[in-house]
Amino acid sequence: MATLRDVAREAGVSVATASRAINGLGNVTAPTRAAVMAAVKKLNFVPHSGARSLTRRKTDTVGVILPDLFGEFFSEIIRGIDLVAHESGMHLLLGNMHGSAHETAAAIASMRGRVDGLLVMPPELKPETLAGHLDPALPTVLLNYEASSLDIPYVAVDNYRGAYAMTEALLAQGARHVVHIAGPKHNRDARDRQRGFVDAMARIAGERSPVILPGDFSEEAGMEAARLLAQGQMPVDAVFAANDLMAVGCIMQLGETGKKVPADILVAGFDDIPLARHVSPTLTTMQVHIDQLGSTGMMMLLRMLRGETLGASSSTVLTPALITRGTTARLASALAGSAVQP
Amino acid sequence: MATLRDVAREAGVSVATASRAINGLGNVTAPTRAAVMAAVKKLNFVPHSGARSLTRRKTDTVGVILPDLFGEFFSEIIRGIDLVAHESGMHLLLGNMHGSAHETAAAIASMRGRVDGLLVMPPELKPETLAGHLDPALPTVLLNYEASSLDIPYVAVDNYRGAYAMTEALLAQGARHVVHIAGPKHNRDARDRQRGFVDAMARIAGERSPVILPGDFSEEAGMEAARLLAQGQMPVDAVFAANDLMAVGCIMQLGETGKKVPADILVAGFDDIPLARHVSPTLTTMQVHIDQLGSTGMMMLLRMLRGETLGASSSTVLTPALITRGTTARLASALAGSAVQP
DNA sequence: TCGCTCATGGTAACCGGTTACAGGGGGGTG
DNA sequence: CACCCCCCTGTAACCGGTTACCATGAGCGA
Repeated sequence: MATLRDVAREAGVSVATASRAINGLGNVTAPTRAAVMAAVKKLNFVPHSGARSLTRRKTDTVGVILPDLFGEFFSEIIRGIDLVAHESGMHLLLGNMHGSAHETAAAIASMRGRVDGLLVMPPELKPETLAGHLDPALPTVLLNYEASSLDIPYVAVDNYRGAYAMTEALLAQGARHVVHIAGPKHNRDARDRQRGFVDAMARIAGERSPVILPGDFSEEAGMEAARLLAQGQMPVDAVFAANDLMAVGCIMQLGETGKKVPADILVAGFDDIPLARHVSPTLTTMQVHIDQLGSTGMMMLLRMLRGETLGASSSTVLTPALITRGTTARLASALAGSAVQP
Repeated sequence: MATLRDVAREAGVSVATASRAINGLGNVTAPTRAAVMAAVKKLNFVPHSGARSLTRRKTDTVGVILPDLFGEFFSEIIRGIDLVAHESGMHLLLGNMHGSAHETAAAIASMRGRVDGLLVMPPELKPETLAGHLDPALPTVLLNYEASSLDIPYVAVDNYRGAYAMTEALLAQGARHVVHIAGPKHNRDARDRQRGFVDAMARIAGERSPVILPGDFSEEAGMEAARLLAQGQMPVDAVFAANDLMAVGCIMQLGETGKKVPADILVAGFDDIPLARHVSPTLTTMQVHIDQLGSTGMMMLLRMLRGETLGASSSTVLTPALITRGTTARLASALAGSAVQP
């Protein structure tokens, strides 16, 4: 592998000149630059970025630490991040905490010297724990995690209001007994969504202790919830799942047990993953624009890398929008009966 | 940010001793080691990986270069790669060629010095072009790209046989006029699938010039194809799309125009993306185990990093399996008529 | 008690670029 | 014609960690 020294020798100049020519620093004459460039071509030279990052103190890379790499939610986030990163010539280093808090620390630590900044999505971590692991000197933006107490900028989704709005919409459709399928116990998104649901039920329907089934954001959890409902022990005419994947699982399992969506029971999700438009009936959900979560976060990080100091006050909160589709389309289903139901 | 010298000073030893203690090289007494470790803790020292990779000549990172980051196909690949990489403590550096050959070169070049090896998926590139951009000294595994001529190991899917088998299955279901929706013109997967289709049609149905509609692997392309079919100019009783996304688009659009799947027309895809089980009717497809594509490739790359020399002869070819689901379930649809159709 | 061996720790060079500073040559001007 | 200045180029130190090689001292046998 050719080094800068090799190029310099080949071009008959010093390493300093070669470096300057390659980086276009101006104080190099045209013929000299041409000679260097010719040598670069000939030797197929590519600067060693490890060495470069040592002196420049930047790596042109940002670390992305996600709780998992499963499903469309994360692939959409990464796509959003990549879109912005690519425009600025930044690379993406993927870190995966595989759900454990211990791994999170390791993932963050292992990024030192590799990245200029960090995008972290730590849904299961307590702010104090997180603060202990983050390096204050490393520009960081949190995804989907409101952390005003830490004074770290974040991009969050207003889960509470989204869940409140969705519950309100279900009740407006005439539902009386709305059941919530919750997300993981320690997941902050899940908890905010649950709070929104509980508050809406209390304030609008006067229901002080609505039914909440356990879940973990997986499709299987949605199916499990549907099985519980099928036993018919509790009155229910609408299901609000804390995310789309569980809603999808629930719909499929309800179909197995003969309950018709939306004729017998309404179903709604949260996130608007691409899949939501493809299930049958199509899924009513809160649209989050997941890719925007990533792209917005990346843009904020870029600003920090350019020298701006951003604190928690610079954070962005995305408000999800209600998308009404087939699973809550009472009217349409009444007309169509049990016949064709796209 | 603390450096090794700081740690050494704090612990009252030399940098060499500090380094040895941290890396557990043995020739350090227990008390010395303890002192160093205490200093590490106190100063919150984390080795600078850029500097480390300079001398060690390894980065513990592998580069992953994909044509795009869109859709479940790629998220599944990344998941498969991450699974294996994580076990070996490897990091993933994402590169995106955004479809263009020029970007591909840039992506590969920019990885130098950043990674120990490369996983590349270049569906649109000619072998010669690819060879010109790859560094022979950098261990590389190709994904979904058979390149025996370059003597680079690859993990590929037997697209030809898969397409042949699918066409055969459609014909066995009684279809006479099978139409193929092709993938991008220069995409090798797409071309192999098309060849498999054409050969099967010729050999089994004696059809020498089957209808082939243009496509580009996008959902929209599938819808467009369905619109063409709806005009009714050509006889058609089955559609074989070159990938699942187009098949899904086709099904949705066929629904709009009143054609019933599978009663009026059979539909099949290729890839078995997660979505395939969720559309209605569920999609018949060739199962590729996309994640295995990634994990197998990563395992091969790890072997190369451990010093083994792998050539094209060490490649793996995954044979896709036929998964029969709702979109080709003639019998079931005949029984159920236009009623409930899960 | 002396000399030898061996374990342990220190010094300094090196990985491959970047860049502060010094030096040298050419052109313009008094 | 001499001097100055500016611009280009070169030398060398440095980024932070690793490691070859050397020095030192302890431990052991004779």
